[in-house]
Amino acid sequence: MRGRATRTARPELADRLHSAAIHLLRRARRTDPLTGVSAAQLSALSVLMSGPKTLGELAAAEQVRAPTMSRLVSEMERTGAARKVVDRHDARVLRIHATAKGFRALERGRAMRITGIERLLARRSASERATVERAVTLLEEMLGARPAPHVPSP
Amino acid sequence: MRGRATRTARPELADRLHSAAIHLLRRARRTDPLTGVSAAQLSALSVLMSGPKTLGELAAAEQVRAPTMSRLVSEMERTGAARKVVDRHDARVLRIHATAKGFRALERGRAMRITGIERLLARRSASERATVERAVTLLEEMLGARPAPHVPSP
DNA sequence: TGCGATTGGTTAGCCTTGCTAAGTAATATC
DNA sequence: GATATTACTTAGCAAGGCTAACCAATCGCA
Repeated sequence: MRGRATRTARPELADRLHSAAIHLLRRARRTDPLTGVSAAQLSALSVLMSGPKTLGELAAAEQVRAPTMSRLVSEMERTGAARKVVDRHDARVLRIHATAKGFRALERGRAMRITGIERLLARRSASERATVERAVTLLEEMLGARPAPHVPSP
Repeated sequence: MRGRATRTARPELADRLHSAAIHLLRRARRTDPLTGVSAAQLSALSVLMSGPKTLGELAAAEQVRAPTMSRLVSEMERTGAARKVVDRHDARVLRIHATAKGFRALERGRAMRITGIERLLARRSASERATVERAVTLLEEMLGARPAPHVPSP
């Protein structure tokens, strides 16, 4: 046991980074329930921001299996957050579109999450924010800086 | 729609920080299934690292209701990861102890998560790691730097 | 041309982990 | 000693994961 740190130069940094990420997200998602849309749906909607996706693409983007996404999308269609459109050239393919209503919910949820983090950042000095920004840039590089779901489950 | 950024000085920083945290944790938890213990259990075990807790304390620490924790602990007892001990002075109170087996599972899971992050960090220069460290320190301050569950669900 | 293989989604059914409501047992209070 | 409070458990529900099995459309090629 014991969080000892003997193997590498600064082993505790990874640990602290991990913890900080956890706490940041815990804080951020406190506002999610206010959107009236579930976290999983918000995350799917964020993927649809960049345009319609097939069900399979959406499942892959969300790192979820097809049946899971199928159910999620059906529910979103039921509540009016998304639309299914059958592909003209291949009738097996479904294109999922977010509706205006879906986008509004997403934007609301995202804005609330981001606003909360902004408020935290706003209390720091400009140079401290610059430090955070440099670190974020490094993390983006380290993690492969993909388009990035904006309001996801994790 | 559109990720426009007009309201405050650097609105996008909050957004990028949020995304980076999400991706970091997604990456980190890929190894969790290898522990043989669920993420929720790992998280509860991490709270027990600092000593036995009553069921209520554990539920509060995990931001979960008592029934949820009750069920989780019963399952952990069944699999030998934890023990329930009735308080000597108040027979209503249960003290939950992690077992050696539980600690080992936790340590394994935590080590895998942290090792993955360490590997990412190891590819950066010392000065880049220093930047990340400064940012993490700031985040810890911003977020209230509590003891911090080590291998939690988020 | 037509039939088997592949691909994209759905259905069915299970599991885990949240929740609330309601119950039980122990303790505290008046 | 009756009543209230506290700590936990049980029961039952929902969301969101999963796999296995299925259907329907399309592809490929003999």
